[in-house]
Amino acid sequence: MWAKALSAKDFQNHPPPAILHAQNQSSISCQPSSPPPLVLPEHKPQLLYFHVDINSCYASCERILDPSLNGKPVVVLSNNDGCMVALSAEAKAMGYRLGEPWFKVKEGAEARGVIARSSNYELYGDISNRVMEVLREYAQGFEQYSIDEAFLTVRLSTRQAAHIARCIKDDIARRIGVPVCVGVAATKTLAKLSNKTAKNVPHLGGVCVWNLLPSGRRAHLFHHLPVDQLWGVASRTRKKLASMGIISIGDLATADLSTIRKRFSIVLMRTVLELRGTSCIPLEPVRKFKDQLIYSRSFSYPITDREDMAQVMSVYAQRASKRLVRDGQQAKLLTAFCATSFYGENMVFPTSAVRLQARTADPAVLTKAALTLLDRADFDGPRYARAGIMLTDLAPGDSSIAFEMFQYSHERRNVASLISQVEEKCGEGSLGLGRAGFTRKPVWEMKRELLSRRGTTHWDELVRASVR
DNA sequence: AGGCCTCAG
DNA sequence: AGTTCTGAGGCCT
Repeated sequence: MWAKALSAKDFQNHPPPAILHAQNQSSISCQPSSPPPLVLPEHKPQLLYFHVDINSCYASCERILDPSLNGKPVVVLSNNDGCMVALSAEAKAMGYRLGEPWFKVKEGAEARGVIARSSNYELYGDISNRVMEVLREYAQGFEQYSIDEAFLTVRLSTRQAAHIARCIKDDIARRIGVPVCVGVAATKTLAKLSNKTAKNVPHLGGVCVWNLLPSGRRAHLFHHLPVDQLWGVASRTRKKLASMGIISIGDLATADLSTIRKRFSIVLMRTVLELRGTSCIPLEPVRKFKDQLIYSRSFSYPITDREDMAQVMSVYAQRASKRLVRDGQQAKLLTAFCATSFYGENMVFPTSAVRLQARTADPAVLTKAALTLLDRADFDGPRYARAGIMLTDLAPGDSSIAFEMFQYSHERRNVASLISQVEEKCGEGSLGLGRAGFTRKPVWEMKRELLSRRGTTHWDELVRASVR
């Protein structure tokens, strides 16, 4: 679709004269026409959004530790080695798709030289943190949007912005070792679109400043790209829009605002405004506390046995507890659930919600609550494929505070922190309460057969390099 | 307020 | 036979 939307020659022309540039800008943004500026528009400082994202993030991280993967098709698998969640450019070029189940393509892919890795979130998280640290150096406003994406705001002319964007890209490559693309525009939506353009048009060298694209190219993109290429527009909205004759991004940009508001939502209306150059999706402030916490996993083998499920619940509850403690939060409501395969005939999905006596992060209390699922689930027939624990009604809380009105006795004795101290000395999972205190890895634990090492965060998993 | 839908990465 | 996980936000009731 990008190939269709743009050919390389579209970008080989010189930018049009400034006056044409300015005219086109106003036709896109639908702003009232203002008197001609004294400076060329591209030299005038304005608030600009930068969108930076790591190219094929997980695959690029794997390459840091194992440079022999450079130039080869690399795919990274989801938890349980289920789907492909990241593909290197080479793997994409071979026609593999994000989200495809690995078992379907495994055989053929391996025969064609594709290299697969289980997802190593500890590695990706660490690399991500390092990248974000560098990005902050360049930003006035900053928002980490996901593990591999960030928005920056800077007050610059577009000419200066183009220079800074290149510096960012080079700096990240030099200091961290992963490739990034940068999109720059007056709104987040357009910055994201610019980033995508930077990724899909090699000629741009990984950097795209929306307002420095030749105006004809912008119009060309708007006209040829379908709406679901936009941030915030997916298949449902695409279909509904199509029924109204709105197919391309350009169609949406010129659609009637009040109709969009009425038939869709305020969200899509914002998208339309942002396409016209009016920024209305601000940088999100850093969210200190989450509203809910879910710990959910698929099993490597289906569970049919009550005692096995009891073990799963114990382990999951204690992992969820650990996250709560880490985030300095406590929960009031725990919902435990399990489910048979989503793809089977008659899916069953038993749940059990427990309102706790008081907010807590205590592993013993949460484990006991999670085990109530056993009374709700049928263990005569169903083959459970996954289970999880949802903690809601969260609030900040410190389990070491001693003068709460109500406290569980474990909390006074600080079981959670004791466990984490032991684990720090003896390793993750070395100590668990009740059924979570197994000595051998349980058989249902998710599959991660192709895991790389945690080479940047664990001393005993460091990578060796020989320098000649 | 809580369930459902949509979306994102 | 086997197909991710987590979180947010709007809309509706």
